[in-house]
Amino acid sequence: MSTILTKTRMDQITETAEMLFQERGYTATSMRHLASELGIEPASLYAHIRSKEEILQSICFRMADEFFAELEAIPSEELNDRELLHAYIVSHVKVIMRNMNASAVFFNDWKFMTDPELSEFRSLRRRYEQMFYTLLETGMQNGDFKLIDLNFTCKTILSAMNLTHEWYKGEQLPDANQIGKQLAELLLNGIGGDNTNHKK
Amino acid sequence: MSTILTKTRMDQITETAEMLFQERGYTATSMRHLASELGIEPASLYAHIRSKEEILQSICFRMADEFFAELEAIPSEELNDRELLHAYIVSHVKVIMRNMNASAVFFNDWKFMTDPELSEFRSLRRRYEQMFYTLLETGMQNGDFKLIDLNFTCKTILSAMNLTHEWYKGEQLPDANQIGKQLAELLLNGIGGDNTNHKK
DNA sequence: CCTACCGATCGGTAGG
DNA sequence: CCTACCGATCGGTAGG
Repeated sequence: MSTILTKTRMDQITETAEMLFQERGYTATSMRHLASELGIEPASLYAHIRSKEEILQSICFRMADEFFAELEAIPSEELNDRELLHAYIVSHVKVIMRNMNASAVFFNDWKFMTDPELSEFRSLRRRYEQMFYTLLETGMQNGDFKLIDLNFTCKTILSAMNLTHEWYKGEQLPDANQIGKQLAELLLNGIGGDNTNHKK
Repeated sequence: MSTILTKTRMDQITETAEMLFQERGYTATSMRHLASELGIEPASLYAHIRSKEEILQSICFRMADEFFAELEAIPSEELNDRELLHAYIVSHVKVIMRNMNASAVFFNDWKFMTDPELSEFRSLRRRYEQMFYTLLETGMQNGDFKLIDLNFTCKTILSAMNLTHEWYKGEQLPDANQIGKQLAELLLNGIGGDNTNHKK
């Protein structure tokens, strides 16, 4: 009898695929390689999945779900814009850090999906990034953030967050909360010490 | 008679490969696809190159050369650490922006090289990133930068820079100098306006 | 979950 | 730069 703590074969397939995909990329990972890692014959995989792409889809959309869920769990009413951006960043990094392998697939291999899933994925991502965009816009309007290029700022924040999964490859799992906090602090206040700009 | 302005077939192969690799990735791009884009037969490619991987190598190592050359052209003696970091960032972004396609290959597909080139590449990259690391270390010691986690700060700066090539895909070529300056400004001083942290 | 096998495509070579 | 072709590997199916 299986409990919720028992990993189904399906879970094992997804988990192993996440590991192989992040290592060699989706296209360079063969079903034979995946099967051999699981100790079964390649054809046996198709008793559990319909296609290679279906694995990719399930990884990408599960990650998308987690990103949204984490943002939506933030008590936005209680926070000002600076605190809110801080919380956004911490939440986002938390999702990445507890899904190191899947994150790499999510960011690098989503483009190998085909329509209609590809279009749906793009639309989800746009919607998610829009939430950062909107927060920054509001914050700039009421003076919580500097009035700088909105689009540029949003892209910088997302880029800084979205490569964190590459920082700790092979190292022991870092404290996601701490990384999120450091990142938020750096992006909000910068790394410059004084502004005196003294020459050498 | 060919002048330095004439593109050799070799140049065309590399340039077309850069375009296809950035679009679909190295492993998902076939030699047949590359040949057809050039209007020749797949086998004809091998009159100019030895292997598919050789194309990848030439792209990655040319990019590495450009990154080093641009950093080394900075008049370091005349600048304080904040100005120097500013110059590092502008130079780095400049190289990415004038090599949009090759940059994508450089950052995403380098891992498909094999030894000995793979090891050599890793070592070059480590050496390059070390220059940022050293600059930050010096700057923290003499008070130009805040005393924050060195490794973390360095990774954040590199991440923010290294995804810029994805920001303007398909759009008209942006002003590299301006992007570099904006990025340096944001990383040095942050996006926070005041620090009063007033509640809503 | 296995054996047996499919057509398609891969990077690359021989020989001109 | 072409024609002709190689062995290897690909994702996936049939049938049990």
